[in-house]
Amino acid sequence: MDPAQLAEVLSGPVLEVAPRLLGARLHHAGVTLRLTEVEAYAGSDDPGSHAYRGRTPRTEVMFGPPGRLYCYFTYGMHTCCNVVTGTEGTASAVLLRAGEVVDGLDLARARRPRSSDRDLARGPARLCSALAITLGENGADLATGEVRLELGDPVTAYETGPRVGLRGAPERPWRFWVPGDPTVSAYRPAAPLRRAPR
DNA sequence: CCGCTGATATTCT
DNA sequence: GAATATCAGCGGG
Repeated sequence: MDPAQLAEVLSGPVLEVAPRLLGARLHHAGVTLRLTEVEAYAGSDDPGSHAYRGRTPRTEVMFGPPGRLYCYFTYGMHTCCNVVTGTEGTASAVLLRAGEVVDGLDLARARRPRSSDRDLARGPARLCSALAITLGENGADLATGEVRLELGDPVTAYETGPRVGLRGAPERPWRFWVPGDPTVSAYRPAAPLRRAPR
């Protein structure tokens, strides 16, 4: 995808960019993913964001220009990754929570030998594991670097619900996913399920 | 399918 | 020192 066009889309408001990433292709180290679930983080206005308390060595990349990868290490053993969005200085980003492996299936299976195909990239840390994304990829340029992002046509429909695993701001429905897709992570229920009307 | 629990080290207070 | 944008393995239904 044209680097200028990618930067143009990613520089928009994070709540518009996040659903735009659904259906996009993420490519690294021989595996390609179709993204099915993401979460928006809005920087300094957002208690749930790593950048809420300002600039630190870890969050430096979030404050930089859009179109780069923000990777972080958590729970003592897992790496997760985000797409940095918005204008430089805003520290907004979109966490990549899940996807479907559409190419490089054998490689992804080798990296996650105990997972079913459905679970290969179902969850933010699993996603990085399947794609072999580590802290070494922090700051990578998604238009021209080894980790590449290619936007597709916007999905025709998506659903939203509360973000997963947060203490600070669980009330914001900033998680976006492709309705009915089996690769969407189900660690915590999405929106409270409404009983079908009788 | 569901819920519970231990593992583990970086990050910031 | 405490908390953590998680996951795999286990046991029960």
